[in-house]
Amino acid sequence: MRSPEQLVERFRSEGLKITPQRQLLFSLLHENAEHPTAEALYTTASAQMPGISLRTVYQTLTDLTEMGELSQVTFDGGAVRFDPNLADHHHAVCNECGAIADVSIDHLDAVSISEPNHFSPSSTSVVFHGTCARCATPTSNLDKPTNNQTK
Amino acid sequence: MRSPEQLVERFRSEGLKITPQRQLLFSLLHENAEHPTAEALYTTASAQMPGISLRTVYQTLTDLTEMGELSQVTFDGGAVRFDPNLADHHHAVCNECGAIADVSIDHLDAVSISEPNHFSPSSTSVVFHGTCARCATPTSNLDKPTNNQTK
DNA sequence: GACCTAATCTGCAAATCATGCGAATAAGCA
DNA sequence: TGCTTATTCGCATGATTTGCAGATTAGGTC
Repeated sequence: MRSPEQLVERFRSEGLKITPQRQLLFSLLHENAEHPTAEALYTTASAQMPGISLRTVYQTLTDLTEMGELSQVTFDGGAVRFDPNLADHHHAVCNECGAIADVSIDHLDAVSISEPNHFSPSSTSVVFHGTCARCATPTSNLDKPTNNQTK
Repeated sequence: MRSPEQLVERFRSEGLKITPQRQLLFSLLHENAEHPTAEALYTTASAQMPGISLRTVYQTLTDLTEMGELSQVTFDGGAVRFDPNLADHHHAVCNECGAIADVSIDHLDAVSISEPNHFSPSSTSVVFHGTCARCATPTSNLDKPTNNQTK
């Protein structure tokens, strides 16, 4: 998604108001690569702005999604996660710690549906499951993140 | 998953009981390519066995999943769907009617994560979004299935 | 700076999906 | 037939998300 400043511009130009709640969420989301859930953002936001409502977090996330500034992703049936990365990309989910990383893929255009089933794909999404660099390195177990996996 | 007969064998050999509820669900799931939700199976099962409990449907689906006879898939944050297809395959989701088709993929081994991020993938899943053959054919609109999309 | 109005925020109720638990029931065996 | 234990069932509960209505506030106007 765009920078907080640009989002302020966009909201203003669309007649939407700039509230402290929105500004906080803009900054929490900007360049956030953690794919947070609404709940997680609410927790972080509450630390900086006690009293902010979970409802407002959901509302703002929905608004940004409808504006195309965020995308929603879910893995394995857990809670919806929000992704401010608008570039064409895919995801790698660590089975150990649940971390989700954005990845770019080479040769995706090579894959094709093998059966003659006449399905016309407009988009393709790829999810890798495996072990992230951090969890694969025994020596760094000390500062390994806790398991954030949902379900 | 295996045939109902084979599942009966397996359950018996593991000391599990063969109940009418289980047998019904075995047959409803066998070679079922619709990726039904627990709710959908419950509706179908109820027609043939009034009084069956939704709880039992969930329980049996969970059991079969733990035995490796079913896999669970979710798309776009909807309810969990159950897939009796144990072969290596991927999915194509129709944006129009919500239908989910199993697809085989060629050249999947060609795709690779482009960044040097040291993620070690153990499995890769691909989901195509697009238009299914049925929805792409205007002449067959009359018998087009209704939109089953969850969310 | 005061005022106005619509947008926004908040808290709570409610919908959806899924699981835990205890009592009632029934499968499988002696 | 009777026993043992797995299973079923129904309800309560939990997790996530949305709807609603009243209170609040941003942002423009005078």
